[in-house]
Amino acid sequence: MKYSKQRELILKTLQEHMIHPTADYIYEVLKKELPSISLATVYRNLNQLAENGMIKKIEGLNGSVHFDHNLSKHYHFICTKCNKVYDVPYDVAPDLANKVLSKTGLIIESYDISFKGVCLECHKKEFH
Amino acid sequence: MKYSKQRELILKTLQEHMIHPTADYIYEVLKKELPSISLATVYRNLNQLAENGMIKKIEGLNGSVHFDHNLSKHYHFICTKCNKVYDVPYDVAPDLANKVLSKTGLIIESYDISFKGVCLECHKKEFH
DNA sequence: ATAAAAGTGATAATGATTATTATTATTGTT
DNA sequence: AACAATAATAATAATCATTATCACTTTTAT
Repeated sequence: MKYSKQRELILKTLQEHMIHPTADYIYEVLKKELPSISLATVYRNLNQLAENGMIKKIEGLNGSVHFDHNLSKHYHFICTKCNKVYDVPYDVAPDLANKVLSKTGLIIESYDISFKGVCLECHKKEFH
Repeated sequence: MKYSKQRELILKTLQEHMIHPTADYIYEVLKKELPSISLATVYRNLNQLAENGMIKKIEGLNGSVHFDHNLSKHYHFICTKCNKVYDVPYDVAPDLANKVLSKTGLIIESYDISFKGVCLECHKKEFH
């Protein structure tokens, strides 16, 4: 994988946004810093970074695809009002791969939990 | 919700296939029984049944959408070779909504766990 | 039997993602 | 520093699953 300024900026943008952005969101942010960047470049690099294990692809609402730069074990909370994705600590459900193995015999390669609800921010907004 | 033969057949087909089929899969199966059925009708009814809480929408690999007629609490295992979806019993991780509430304060409306790996059937095939 | 409401089939439209391609940037080697 | 080679880019066309549209049909209650 050869260096490129675009990829560096894409990764930096992903790291700076806590909400687990989509490709399009990153594109909209980066356009201000590098107006010549192409949406295809954002998609290409995010997929490449994910294939190389440097970031993770996560599923949002309605089949939307979000990205996560945090490689440590954790889960996700998706707000059904604003679609933002937040982290949920791993210890709410530790060691699930082994539990599934012992209960079903299935060998788990990976898994994710996506919790859904209304985030604190959106919850506040409901009362003005 | 008014009765329709199409909807009845769609639900029946979903119930008869353990693999948690996609809209397109159900369409391909039903075409044999009711050749005049339209793919749009399959999509329309599956979404409607899901909105009315009679079935559930679940996320497969690569953003594909599958459906589940089983409303009881359970999780899913998605085979990364054949894309079939299997059930995983609830007791591998019970009471997660409360655990998340007590650890984070977030109120969970729903959640799903999708485990990924190679299913037994595909695992066997690897050795002919 | 009838009229309102909901459903259907066919197909066009949508929208997110991917493929294509001519051009440009990076890298290791002389 | 100049040189291939190789990978990456920008722009845009293509793809594909899903949804919207609409003229027509079926269901349902009266």
